[in-house]
Amino acid sequence: MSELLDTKQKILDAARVLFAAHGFDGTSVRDIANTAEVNVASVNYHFHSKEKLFFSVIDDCYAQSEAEIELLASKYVKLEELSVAIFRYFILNEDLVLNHFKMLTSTHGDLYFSKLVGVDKHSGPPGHQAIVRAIQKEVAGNLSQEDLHWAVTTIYSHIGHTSIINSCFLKHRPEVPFSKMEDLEKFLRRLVNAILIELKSKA
Amino acid sequence: MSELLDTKQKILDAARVLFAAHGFDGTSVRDIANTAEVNVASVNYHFHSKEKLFFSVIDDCYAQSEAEIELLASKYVKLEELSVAIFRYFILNEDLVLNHFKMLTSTHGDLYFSKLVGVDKHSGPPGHQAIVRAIQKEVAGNLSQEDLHWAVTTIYSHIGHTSIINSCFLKHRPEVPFSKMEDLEKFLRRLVNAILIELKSKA
DNA sequence: GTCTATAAATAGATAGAC
DNA sequence: GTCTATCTATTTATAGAC
Repeated sequence: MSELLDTKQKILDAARVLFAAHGFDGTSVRDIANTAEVNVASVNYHFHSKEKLFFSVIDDCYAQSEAEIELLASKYVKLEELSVAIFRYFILNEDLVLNHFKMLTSTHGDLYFSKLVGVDKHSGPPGHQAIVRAIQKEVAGNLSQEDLHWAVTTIYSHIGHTSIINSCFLKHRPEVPFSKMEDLEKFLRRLVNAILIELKSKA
Repeated sequence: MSELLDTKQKILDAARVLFAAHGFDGTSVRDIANTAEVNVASVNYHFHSKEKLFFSVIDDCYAQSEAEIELLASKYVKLEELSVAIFRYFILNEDLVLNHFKMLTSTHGDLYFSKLVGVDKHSGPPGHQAIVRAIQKEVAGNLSQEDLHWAVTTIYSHIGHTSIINSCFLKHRPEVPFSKMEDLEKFLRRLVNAILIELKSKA
């Protein structure tokens, strides 16, 4: 690997961690360069500006997670197991979720987020489509667009929200009741099954 | 009202909006002073530091929302209606939710968040206890601590997450399917009922 | 309590040597 | 492509007059 790619990747790796931990405005280019053990000037040389580096980080996270979650999806047929697998993936790759979420909640983040989630294609964030397919496979009867949308956004919201709460809070507070990973997973499974029962009762 | 309280409150009001929109690091004391139409130096005079102002904003939001949600809770007995009422409150007071959430996802935010949600007292964030009471009232049979915790965290997570997504994204993207408030409320009602059915089936 | 002025530190970005 | 040095702007915080 050339030195060019090496430096670029070191910057991307350091930036992903620091942006996730301290946000865009809370992270300086100097922090990133120091963590990446590269020269300060190389950041702007390779990424032109701090903002473009941030977007590169998001793109990097998105491309990586989309590929990895599609791989996950191919291994699970049951919605319950797929949901837990995606949840575990989010927990193990918390930088990814936190960066996406902090970008969304930052100024004008919704503009960039629109591009990411592919509103026009209705493809949604990473893992979204895999959950859609699993629901359609599991519930034999006719599902309206509304049924499907309700189920997938409810499950996906729960996975995303719980990942964030765990990464930022629960994992530092083991004394909170039902905050262990096994409890969080059990609760997710319970929600998935409650939703499946509701869908099947209508079909 | 004295000039002192007037200035303090003007600063708190401006800071709440700006911190929610741009985050702690993305907001300067000068921005706040300009928006509040007060002198720059008065911010540190009244709040000692930017960080202490931030915590004051959070305390302010918390105290206000806790009182107002308790008032809401006294007006609704049905869990479904209470949940929708809390959701609407969060939508109408988005600064509050966004500030709490950004604080949580900021560096060391979990320390302060612990204080807010009252881990020791297990009281949870604003509206949490009201939902607990509504569930207990609605489901006649014996509910274990686990049943109750699952139901309340699932409902509350959904309300919180949907509020954030709506404030930051959906309300700017009306073309996204099922993103209108009436759809979001319908989906919330459907989740609440699915959870109640699950709880009653076990009781 | 409010103001101006300023201290002291840090930010993003770039010029120019190598 | 990498480095040092630096420019310009902005930040938080405070000192001191009123």
